[in-house]
Parts: sequence; structure tokens; C-alpha cells
Amino acid sequence: MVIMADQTATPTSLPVPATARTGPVSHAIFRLARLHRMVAGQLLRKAGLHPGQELVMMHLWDCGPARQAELVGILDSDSATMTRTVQRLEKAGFVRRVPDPSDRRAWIIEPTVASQALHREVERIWGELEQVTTGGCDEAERAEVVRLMGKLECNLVAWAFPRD
Amino acid sequence: MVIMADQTATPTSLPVPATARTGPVSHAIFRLARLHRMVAGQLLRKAGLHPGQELVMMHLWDCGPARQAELVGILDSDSATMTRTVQRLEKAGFVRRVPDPSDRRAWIIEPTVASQALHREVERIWGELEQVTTGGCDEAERAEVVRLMGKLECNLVAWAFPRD
DNA sequence: GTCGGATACCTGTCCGAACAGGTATCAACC
DNA sequence: GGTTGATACCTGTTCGGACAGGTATCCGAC
Repeated sequence: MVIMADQTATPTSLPVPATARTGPVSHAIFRLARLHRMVAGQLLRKAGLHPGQELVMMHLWDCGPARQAELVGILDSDSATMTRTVQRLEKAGFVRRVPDPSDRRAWIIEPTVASQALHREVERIWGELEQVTTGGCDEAERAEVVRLMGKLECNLVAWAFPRD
Repeated sequence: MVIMADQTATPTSLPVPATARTGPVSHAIFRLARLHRMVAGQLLRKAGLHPGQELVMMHLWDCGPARQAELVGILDSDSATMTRTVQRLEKAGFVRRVPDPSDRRAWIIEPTVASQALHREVERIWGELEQVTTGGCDEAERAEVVRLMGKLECNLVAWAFPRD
């Protein structure tokens, strides 16, 4: 079985001649990221979550109740985005907002008991997503993917946050 | 020189313990994609474009005027998204909409003369983005990144579009 | 010719993401 | 005590992306 990874083998994604020539790696990142997000979205929507919301829930399940500002820092999100994400999770019944007794500016976000069923479902979905993504790869290739992407990430971090 | 790609070397991005355990590759894709998009956005905003718009312009510059539906197919976008993206590009003066004489349902989208200055700028930006992203990589590593990402992309395509 | 389905585009809605700006609160300092 | 600056959160806006639904047009079968 031959898996073709050249530009002629992207059935649904962008061929985009000149762009691919100017930045093949950037283009590969775009294509992979969009597809990955799409698949994750399709898997998650069956659980009633939108992409991004599961990261918030994962952290709450792992580490327990947290202040909203803590979620922003850990998930490297935006204050405004987090406000509305938490509001939607609250409306969906997965999260409860409790005033912080020690700081009247802050809210404590905690997962509801009802969200525990979702917990198992989300873990299953993440496993399935990883399985789908790395399907034909052995352990060495998976490690190499993580290593190379980590390297690219370091490059981008160094540019976006100089001397930080 | 050692580049650390493990979870302790993600200065600004998600540490997210359990999620990384459940899906290290998926998590690497998420982090890399968001950073890459952020850097691309910062570079493009100086040119007056939002991420995504440059792909439309690139195709128009490369291949000349195109119908809106053609842009949707090539960029694998959404009909509704393309409608509004083209409207914004038109409002910004980079694009003109001409009725298709042979099909009264369709519009021909063509780049304006004024957009030619943007063309050079966007090509420079894409080069810079690729440079920043692949900074510390030699040619072999870049090829390996493209190969591995292509493989993951094929996996996801096969799942998202079975027997297509 | 006309009828029905496919196509091309538009609009409305909801979501995450980013940015700007506002208010309430806290904490350190004078 | 009062002021100043940082912090925590909220709101408004704009963007891409996805989905549902609508209208105008085209085209092939009848």
C-alpha cells in the first residue's frame, strides 16, 4: 500500500500552485490543521461540544475547579473568548460559575456532575481522533511527527515572543 | 544544539496534561496550527488582509479571474464564507465582481489593478512565514515534515471522505 | 414547451478567535 | 485615607468557518 504525500494526492484540499511553491511547509500546516479541526469538530459535535470547548472541559476534569483567568492562561486563550465559551458551557449545563469568596472580581468555574458522562465520551473521542490521524504510522513516525512539529513550534514561538 | 520538543518545551502553548497523553500528535497539530495561524495573521494584517483572504487573492493572481464557485472548489471553502470573503475583498478594493455573461447566476471575480502592489507584498510575507516556520531546519527535515504531514492528511481525508 | 432537479449565489444564525474599550475590584504606595 | 496601576471580567465589533434555508437560473428528461 502506497501512501502518496505529494501535492497531487490531496483529494479535497488546496492544490494552489504558487502558494505551495512559495511555502510548502506553511501550506502543509494549513491543510493539515483545517482537516484535523474539521474531523475533531465532527467527532465532538456528536457529544454536543464545539471545537475548543473540549479543551476547557479537559482541564477542569483533570485539575478541578479553576478561575476563569487561570483557564485563559493555561489554554493560552483570550479573555473575551473564554468569557463566552464559559457562558455557553454554563448554558449547556456542563459547567457552573461560583463567585470566588477571596476575590470579588473572580469566578470559579467548576464542572457539573452531569458533565461526567461527557468526560468519558470526550476521552473516547480524543483517542479516536488520534487513531484516525496517525492511522498508518508506526511508533517511530509518530515520535518523529511530534519532534518535527515541536521544532517548528519553537521557531514560531521564538518569532512571536522574542526573548520571552 | 538541542531543540526540545517534549511537553516541557512549550513556552506559551497548552501544557494540558491529560489531553497530551491521550493524543500527543493531535495536540501537537493544535498547538502548531494555532501558532502558525497567529504568526501568519500578524504578518498579513500589516498588508491589510485577514488570514484566509490571501489564499483567494493568490489564486486570482495566479490563474486570473474566476467564478465564485470555482474559488469555493479550489480553496475547499464554504459557499457562504466565500460570499462574504469576496464582499470584504471587494469593499477593500482588491477585487471586482463582474456578472458572468454566459451564466446569469454566476459572478466573475477578478483582481483589481490596485491589488498588484498587494501581490508583491503577500509573496514576500509568505516567504517570510516559511522562513520563520522552518528556521532551524535543513532541506531534509523540511521534506520530512511535508511528507509526514501529507501522510496524516491522507489519513484524515480517508476518514472524512470515505471511498471518494 | 414545461417540469424537476442541479447549480450559483445570498442571508441568517451560531461558534471560536482576536482586538478595543469599559467597569469593578484589589493591592501597593504616598 | 486617597491615589495609582494592575487584575478579572464583560461587552461590542469584525473576521473565518460551518450549517440551514431561500431565490434565481440553468439544463436535461419528458
